Order: sequence, then C-alpha cells, then structure tokens
Amino acid sequence: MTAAVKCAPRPRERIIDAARDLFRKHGIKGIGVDAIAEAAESNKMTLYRHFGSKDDLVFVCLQEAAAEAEAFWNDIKTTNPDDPKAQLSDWVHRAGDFITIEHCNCELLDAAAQLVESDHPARRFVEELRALYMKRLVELCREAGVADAELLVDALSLLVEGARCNWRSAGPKGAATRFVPIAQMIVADFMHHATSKIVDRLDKAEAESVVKKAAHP
Amino acid sequence: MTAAVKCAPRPRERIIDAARDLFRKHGIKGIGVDAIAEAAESNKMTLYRHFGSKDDLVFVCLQEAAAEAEAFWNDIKTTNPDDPKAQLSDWVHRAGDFITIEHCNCELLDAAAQLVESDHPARRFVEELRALYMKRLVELCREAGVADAELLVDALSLLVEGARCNWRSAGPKGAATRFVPIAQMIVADFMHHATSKIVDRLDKAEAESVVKKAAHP
DNA sequence: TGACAATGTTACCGATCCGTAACATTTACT
DNA sequence: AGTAAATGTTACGGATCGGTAACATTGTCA
Repeated sequence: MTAAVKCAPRPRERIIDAARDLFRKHGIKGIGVDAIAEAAESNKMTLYRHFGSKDDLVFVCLQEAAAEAEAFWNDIKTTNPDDPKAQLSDWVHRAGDFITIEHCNCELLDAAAQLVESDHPARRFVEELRALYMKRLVELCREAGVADAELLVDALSLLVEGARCNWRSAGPKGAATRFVPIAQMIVADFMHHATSKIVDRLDKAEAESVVKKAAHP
Repeated sequence: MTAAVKCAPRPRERIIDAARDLFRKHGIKGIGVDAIAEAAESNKMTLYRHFGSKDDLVFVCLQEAAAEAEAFWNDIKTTNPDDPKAQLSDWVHRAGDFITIEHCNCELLDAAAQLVESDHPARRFVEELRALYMKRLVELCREAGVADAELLVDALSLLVEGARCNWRSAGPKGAATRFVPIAQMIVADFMHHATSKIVDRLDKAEAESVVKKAAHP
C-alpha cells in the first residue's frame, strides 16, 4: 500500500521497492518482513523465494542503492563536462536534494550503519562504497582547485551525514534544510583561500585553545 | 559486566549506567531489558520495580544525559568567564571530545532520534532539549561577534550530528576525527567575514548553479 | 534476634519476528 | 486447452522480547 505505486511490475521489484522505502522510514531493525511483503502487495513466501533471508534482501537493496548512486555520479560528470567547479557545485545541490527528497538512497546507506558491530555482510559493502565515493570526491575537489581536498571532503561528509540524520529527526524545520548554503559556503571558502592561510589560522586557534585549557585544568 | 565498574552503588544507579552504555552501543531498539539487567549485575525484576517499563527507563536515561549536558554547558561558561570567543572555541573542542570519547551523552540523545514517528514521550523531551541548546549556542555566537549566528549554529549542528553518526559507523579512521579543525575553520570563517560578503558570494554561486541547471535540463 | 523492605531467582504469558511446510491459485507459454 | 512455473494463503516452529507472578534470599534497623 505504501510503495509500488507505479504499474506494479514483478513481485521481486515491488518487494525491493517496498523494502527500501520501509528501511528508510523505520530502519532495518525497525521493520519486519511481513510488513515489507504486505507493503509490496505480495506475501512473505514469495519474498523468501526471491531472497533467502532478510539479510539477503537488505544486501540487494543496498546494491540497488549503489547502482543509483553510480548513476547519480555519472550524471554529474556528464552534465558538467570538463568543468570540475560546476561538477562540485552540482554535487552540493544534488546532495541537498537527496537529503530532503523522500526517495533517497543515502538514507538507505546510513540505515546500514545501524548494523553496528554485527557481522552483517552489508557492513563491508557499505564501507567500501563510502571509501569509493570519498575518493572520487577528493579527486573532484582537487581538479576544482581545492588545496586541502581531503579536509573539504571530510567536512562535506560530516555535513551530509548530519543533514540526513537531522532531517529524519527534525524534519523540514531543522538545520538540514540549510545544507546547501552551508556546503556552498564551505566549498567557496576552501577554493578562495590558500592552504597556508587556513593552516596558519587553524594552528593559531589550536594553540590558543591549548593554552586556555592548560590555564584551566 | 559491561558497566558499573565503580564501587557498585544501589541497583537503580547501576541499571541506569548500564542502560545508557548499552543504548549508546546498540541503540534503544537494539538492546533488551534482560541484557541491561545482566550488564547492571542485577535482574529484570528489580529493573521493573524501579522503572515501570523500558520506555520509562529510556526517559530517565535521557534526563540524566540532559543533566550532564547542563553541567557541560555551565562548565564552558564558568571556565571562560566573559569571553564569548573562548567559550565558543571551548565548545568546539569539548564537542569534539564528546564525539570520540566512548562515554558520551550526545550519542544517547541521537539514539532517541531512532524513535522516529513513535509517540515515545522521549521524542518531545529531546526535541525541546535540542531547541534549547541551539538557542543558547546562537546567543553565544552572537556575543562572539558572528553576524549570521543562526547559520553557523545550523552548520555546527550538522557537523556534530554527522560526526557522531560517522564515528559510530566509521570509527577512529573516519572523518569524525577531523571534526575540531573543520569546525574551527568554519567558526573562524563566520567571524572573520562580513555577512554581506558571504551572502554575495552565495548568491553568485546560487545564480551560477541555476544557470547551469537550466542549460542542461 | 526479629521484622520488614529491598533484591534475587525461576517460571511463565503474550506479542512479535524470522523462516518454513503444505497446499491452493494464478500466470505464462506451447 | 494444458502444463509447468510463479505466486498466494494458511498455519506453524523456534527464538526473542517486554512484562508479570510467586517465591526465596539478602540487607537493614529497631
């Protein structure tokens, strides 16, 4: 009833769509296979005939999300050919959309993060994906002329992850809605400032802080 | 066995400590009352005699975390009296510590965010706390001379939330370990730049992006 | 010591959830 | 039409979990 609004393809696809939707909304541990089967307008038996277990279903959902992320990335590259700065700006905007738009595979990726300290095979899969995306983004930032690309990507990663979390808990009134201007500002800052200046400023602030802390143990 | 390492006070305190510890590690829905009682070196019956239900226990844990957060804030204010900039810098460092240190009540607060779309009484409690903390931080930023204090607090909120999430999933090798320099840089940026310049730069970037998008529909 | 409160132990109930078995029904293809 | 595969339905098993009942044990204080 929730998912599978389009013209209802085979049950396998309906189940995957419903599962991804419900995993996003309730978390992986927060939804049962019965509810997934019902939302897919199917039943538990066909679900288990296509996917041997709930864990397998989770893994397939993650693979689909990864494929969409791949398309997401390729679309950025082809839409702004040979223009790293435009690609980076495009990435920020699309990431902002992915945060607020309901149908967002990012939420699925971080839902996998709920499987902490379990031997779930999806864990390694998601971590490898994350590393790949960050590596790509670092390269893009470098091409766009960012000196400390790693730190910028770290900042963007934290912002995206925080925005997803904030959106889910605080909704459209939370700070997540200001993700795009914030990310834009940080990107602009990294591009307009020389690395030396940034490092100097950071070192100075760090030194001040250390002194402060030592003065008040 | 996990918690209650200190000299084992009354069962009520041991249970609260164990519950907070396990809620952080496994999430609220990821741990059962039996495991909590065992970790507290107690049993389920005394747990239910002190706390009528698991939800009540969750609520008490959140109240304790809120009390610690209150002390955290007061400590910042008293350690750096009449020095908003130092207070803000101190906040950044302490927030960074809270992310990486195991015993961190922040993780408990966002664990409550796992109770999405449920009528859990802890939801409203946590949301009110979040609003209070953000309001205080906005005031502090304004005292420190930040023009667009709301946007800075939004950025810091997303960074903190993202760093907590990232730390839990990526651990000490993730981007969360770079929270402090990133936050410092953003704070410095907000303090050193006039608002008009920032807005101008954002508007320009926004306009560029819109043109780009329109050119490639 | 005695009495009462706090705590511990065991067993159980009902609900939920993952997964399976057996059988009925529909769909697809020749 | 007819056959086989895919799908749907019902019921069940085993495990876990929140919560309770009954009884045993320990601690506390007069």
